[in-house]
Amino acid sequence: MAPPESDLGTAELEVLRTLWDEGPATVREVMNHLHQRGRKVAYTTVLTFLTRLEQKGFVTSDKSGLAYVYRPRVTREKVSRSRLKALLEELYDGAAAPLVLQLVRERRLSRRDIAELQRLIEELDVKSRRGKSKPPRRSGS
Amino acid sequence: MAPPESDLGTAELEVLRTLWDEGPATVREVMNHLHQRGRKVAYTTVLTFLTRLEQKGFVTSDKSGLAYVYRPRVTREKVSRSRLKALLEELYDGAAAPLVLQLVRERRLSRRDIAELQRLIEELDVKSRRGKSKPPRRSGS
DNA sequence: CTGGCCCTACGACTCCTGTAGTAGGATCCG
DNA sequence: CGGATCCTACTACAGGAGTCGTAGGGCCAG
Repeated sequence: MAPPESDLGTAELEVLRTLWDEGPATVREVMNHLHQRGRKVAYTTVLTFLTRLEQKGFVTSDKSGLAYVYRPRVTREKVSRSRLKALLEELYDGAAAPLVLQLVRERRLSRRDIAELQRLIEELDVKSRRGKSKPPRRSGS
Repeated sequence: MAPPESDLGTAELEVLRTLWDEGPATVREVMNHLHQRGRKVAYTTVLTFLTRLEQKGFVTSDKSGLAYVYRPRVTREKVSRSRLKALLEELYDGAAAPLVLQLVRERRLSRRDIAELQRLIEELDVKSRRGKSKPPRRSGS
């Protein structure tokens, strides 16, 4: 029920990522995935991370075969959201604009991404123009 | 010279922020600013943070009067950049698109921000269309 | 059966971060 | 001058994160 709380360390996050990227897996499998990604880490370390992740509510485990199989309980987007929010809060009191501009300016986006972004903005623009009932908060100035 | 390395804790960052927001200050002044922002923290704690920040290269101090005056050695944008980059790396292997879209979708931007963004995109679009020599990297798929 | 190999439970250790107390020098007020 | 203040340097300590090692219980191949 109560999804996770607490925080994720970066190493823990790496582990969680292999579950997102590769699907449910056992400790050993996760370890192998990590090794393939160049991340050298001992079996028991992975076990520790998965255990902690479970305590924190980020993954569940179920023992179908010999070993426990772990799977994520949160989506990447969810984690992304909260990290992003924290970052915004930390640096700009929650204002999104500076980050967006920085991202768009400095990280090259593909043509496709730009197009997508344009569509999205178009949409927002229309909404903002229309629904005067709920003016956007947190402007960048 | 060698700008900072290591990392900033969130509490350290809060301290750094007061320097960005309020300008150079002494330990006591920083503490007062923090108190005003609702952040209760002891004088010596602030001192510790500033000392550590200096060791890590994020601020400099100079003793003009009675007390040392601390000032930032890095800009907010710089820190923002590296944090953002870390976040991107952690979650999406460096692809910016997912975050941008998420931000634009979920954090309401002001009309002004949207306009700004549009201008920026327009520009990028032109560049990308023109300079075929260096195609954008890291597309969102 | 029995030696290996895999699995989980615990415990342990180090480093970093957040938080603060204390000691001792420098200053200022009366 | 002498006490109240303020400042910096040290030291300290708890909790979290990152990393493992070891112990002890199954299970499968000889």
